[in-house]
Amino acid sequence: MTLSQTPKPTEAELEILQVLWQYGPSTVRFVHEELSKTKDAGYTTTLKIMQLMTEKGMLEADKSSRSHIFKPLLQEEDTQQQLLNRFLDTAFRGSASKLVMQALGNSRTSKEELDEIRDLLDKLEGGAK
Amino acid sequence: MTLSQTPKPTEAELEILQVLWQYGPSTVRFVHEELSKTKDAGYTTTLKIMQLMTEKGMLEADKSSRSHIFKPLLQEEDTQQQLLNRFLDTAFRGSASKLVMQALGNSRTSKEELDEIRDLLDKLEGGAK
DNA sequence: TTTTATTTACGATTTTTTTCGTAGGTAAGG
DNA sequence: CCTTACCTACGAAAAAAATCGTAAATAAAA
Repeated sequence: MTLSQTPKPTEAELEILQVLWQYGPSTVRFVHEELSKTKDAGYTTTLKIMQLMTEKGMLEADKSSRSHIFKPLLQEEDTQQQLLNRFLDTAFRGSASKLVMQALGNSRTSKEELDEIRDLLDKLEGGAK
Repeated sequence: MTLSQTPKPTEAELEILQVLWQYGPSTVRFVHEELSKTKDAGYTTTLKIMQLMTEKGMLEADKSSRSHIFKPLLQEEDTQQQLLNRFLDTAFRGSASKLVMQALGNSRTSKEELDEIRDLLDKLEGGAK
């Protein structure tokens, strides 16, 4: 079986992916503890979703030890790109600059990060000119 | 009844809001025609969702003429900001710069827009320095 | 070894979102 | 007037997502 062309993780699935991307392959227990910090749902709920994700090919389960260890099969950046594209369309009617302006205007972004973005702008304008 | 503190339009609702934001108060018919360009669902489906949105306080219906005219009660930019914040957290773990980089890197953004962003950067760095 | 704790398996339910069919009313065209 | 077209109301159902309870297996603790 191959990967679906546009995997569309749900919100709950995405939360789980975030934990796995951040900490690497983990047990249900660990993921659940992490999630518990910000939301409250039962252990079996987390388990269930992770099992479904495994069926869908989003995760892979190493079952060699009793507590299975799940690792994400989706690349963080690919997935983010997918989500971003969709989000851009549905929320900003495709206007990347509008999104960027709001993202920057709102959040506290460090000088380093801003510089990084400026570099990117230079590259983009250089190439597109 | 007051507005929910964080209105969370669903995907279908957002599509409708986009049309209303873009064209102003409209009939179901018009909205539905617009949506039909990119997706296919029945007329009554659109109607139903717009009615639900009205109940939820997202839209207001002018029923004086036979074809009701719906206008959005949510501000486009406020809503976008809300959505963006949520999206930033769930998809980019809160890193605005990462999001911005991916948004710009990927999409074709015009020179004018890039300049606009650069101006914003100047303002931000100027103030934060 | 017995008890307790932890884990997965499984099934079912609940909740949310989306979709549609049908009925009843109103206008418009002939 | 009669027929056709279009509109909303309403209820229901289908689809998608999230939640949970319980049982069975396994490990750990006592």
